[in-house]
Amino acid sequence: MTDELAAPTPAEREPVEPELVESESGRSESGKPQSGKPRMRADAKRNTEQIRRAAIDAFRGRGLAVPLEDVAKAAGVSKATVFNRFGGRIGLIEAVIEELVAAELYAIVDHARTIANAGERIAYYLAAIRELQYRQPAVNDVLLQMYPESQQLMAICHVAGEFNAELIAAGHASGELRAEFRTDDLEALVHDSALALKYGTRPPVADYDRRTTFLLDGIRRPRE
Amino acid sequence: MTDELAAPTPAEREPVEPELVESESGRSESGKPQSGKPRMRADAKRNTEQIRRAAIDAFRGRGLAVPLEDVAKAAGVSKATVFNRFGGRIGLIEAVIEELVAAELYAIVDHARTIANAGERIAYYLAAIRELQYRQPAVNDVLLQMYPESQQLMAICHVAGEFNAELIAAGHASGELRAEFRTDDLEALVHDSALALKYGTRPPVADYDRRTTFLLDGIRRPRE
DNA sequence: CCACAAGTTGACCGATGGGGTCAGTTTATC
DNA sequence: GATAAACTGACCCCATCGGTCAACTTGTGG
Repeated sequence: MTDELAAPTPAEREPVEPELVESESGRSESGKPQSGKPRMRADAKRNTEQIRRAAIDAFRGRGLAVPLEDVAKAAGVSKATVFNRFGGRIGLIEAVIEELVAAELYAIVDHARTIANAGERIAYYLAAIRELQYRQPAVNDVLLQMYPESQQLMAICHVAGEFNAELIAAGHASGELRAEFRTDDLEALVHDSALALKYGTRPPVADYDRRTTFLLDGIRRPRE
Repeated sequence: MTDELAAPTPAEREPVEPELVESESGRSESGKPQSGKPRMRADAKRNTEQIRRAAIDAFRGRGLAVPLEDVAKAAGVSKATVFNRFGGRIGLIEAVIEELVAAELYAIVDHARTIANAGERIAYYLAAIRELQYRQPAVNDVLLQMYPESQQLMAICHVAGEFNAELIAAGHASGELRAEFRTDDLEALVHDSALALKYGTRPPVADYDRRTTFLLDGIRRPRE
């Protein structure tokens, strides 16, 4: 599977999308023999994985806009090799975004869905998503759709967006969420956090968490 | 007075600060004759005012980062003339920031101070400052201290910062503000708004105002 | 071991957006 | 009319980073 997910070789670079689609189809169809000879040299395979790991580390600490030169250096290869193996930044993002962002984000969504009480579900989700945003700059790049050419990035946003709507509906149905607080308000709230973290100074964690509390209290339905 | 506040002429450009200081001192000391011959040609004087007005318009719609080329074009002069008359962006900001930002911001502060009830004062101030931020991109550049070399800009921030502390103290003394909400929380709140407006998409005004309400409700002391 | 294609790379190019400069020209003033 | 103030079109520079390519290196199969 790693072979198919690796960036196309230089010869295949132009039809990047068709190649990936083709690989996906091939993987989806059972019965395809995996015993064929490897399509990538050992050094290329090794480099690809090193670049992938270096990208995950770099993106994790500094977000998706890290200079590719830095990723290459951390992987011990030249920048041109990053282009050769992954086609560029988008290809690199596509290769790591599942492990880097989607896994954790979807885990939060999945866990939230197990919480029966709507008010608690919203409180859990908002706190968890904000904590993830605080800790993971790449998450903010995703939520802000900084690289819309990345299909996987956009798919993650789509999932998060749908869950926002789900949360709001449940909160209103249960009466625990103030009536005027809408899906786009929740989206703006998360989006503004992303912008503040991306372009501002990250505050001490205690301050940040305290402010999550204020936000939550501002969207609860007042008790009569 | 406009003459003294105009940018130095090319010959005086290097000692920009001393010249301004000197002009300030001269103005402060009474008795200096104002009947002397003008120190600027009529065209220079006219251009300086045109640039000033063009800058106010441009900064008002798009913030302090507007390309100087755009300001020059709107003023009907060359970019070099902007440099000649104002020394550059900082000089231009210094020439307009009082009228552009300080006047309105200080009016909000002054009016807030007339409100006796602390809770209402905070509500008024937060709504008014957020409304100003929404309407005036330049205000966000000021609050974000985008140009720290501008003394007047930094002075405005200082005033706003002191008023934040005043507000918080009054809110706590009256018991209408939740105890954990601190000065730096208020500053972060305003700051985050500035970042969201500067780097994000400006939402419809109704949505924005609604969100001001949520913020306010999140910082009020809960009623027992 | 050799041939050869895959794979890598150091050096370089180009884009971007706008700040800033200057020699030549124009204009206001005395 | 002389002259200094003022203006300007053309150009330079910057800093960063995405992207390319001819030359070189390396892995693989026969």
